[in-house]
Amino acid sequence: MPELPEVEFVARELNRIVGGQKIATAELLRARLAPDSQIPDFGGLLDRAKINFVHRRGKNILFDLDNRRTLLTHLRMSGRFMLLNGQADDPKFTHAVLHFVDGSRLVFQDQRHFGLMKVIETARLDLDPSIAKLAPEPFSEDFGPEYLREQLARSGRSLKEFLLDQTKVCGLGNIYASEAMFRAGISPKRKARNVPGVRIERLHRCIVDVLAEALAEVSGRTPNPAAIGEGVYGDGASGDWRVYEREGGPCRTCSAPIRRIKQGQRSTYYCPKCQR
DNA sequence: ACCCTCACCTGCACGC
DNA sequence: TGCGTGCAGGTGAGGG
Repeated sequence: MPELPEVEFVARELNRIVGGQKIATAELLRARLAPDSQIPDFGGLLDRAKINFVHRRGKNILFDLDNRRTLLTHLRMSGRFMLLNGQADDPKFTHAVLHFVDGSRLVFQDQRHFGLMKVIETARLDLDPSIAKLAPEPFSEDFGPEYLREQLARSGRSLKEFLLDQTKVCGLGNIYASEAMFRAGISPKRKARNVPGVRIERLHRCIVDVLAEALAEVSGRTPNPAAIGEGVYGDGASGDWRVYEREGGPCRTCSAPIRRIKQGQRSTYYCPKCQR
């Protein structure tokens, strides 16, 4: 489910809550969660390791371990972590569990089975395909207007599909892509390479601002250690979007009805008057 | 190098 | 009530 702001928040929460914890044993309950790993391997790669810290790259959550390995996880659409104590049962759709030496455990739960886990040699982390192909971090110097200009020029796809491509711009998902295009006043149907040069700086700023504001908003919510990420995407109603999921509603700028269209099999929301 | 389609799952809201 | 349809905050494989 989550996009970069939510993933960043979850990674911070995990770092706060399980950073420094030592794994006693790791259980893989659904083999396809970690397709590169045999089930017995999974425990072997993680058992007795201490979690140094938790961070993220793109939408990947990375558990840096003291055995020279990193546990990479991707929540995809419905993955979530929960920290449980001894007595509670594992929830439905639990696919992996890290049992800590203090008796608590971190559960990975995923209703739609899209999530992924992978154990990687930390020294080779940046070479892993899921990391290596990612665009620069949107809050970094490397993601500047000039970078965006070069990438836009090379793409004949619609701007919306371009923004969802994590190898071009990383961190946006279906919500914040629509929100960023609305703020920038650019039609989602416009071809990426046809975004006028004079509007690229604004588009760049809108992407960064949308993500930064969402991160600030998400970070202000009360953390729930029993369901890390709960409240982040548990109560979607808290999202105060300008266009996302507002089909037919009045544009907050010009009152024209917000439209929904399909692009690349996914919904895009936009204002046909404000976005050209 | 790029772009398109399909695939992976479950559950929920909706209309008949 | 039940059944069909479409929808959901993501990506990767495999083809052109």
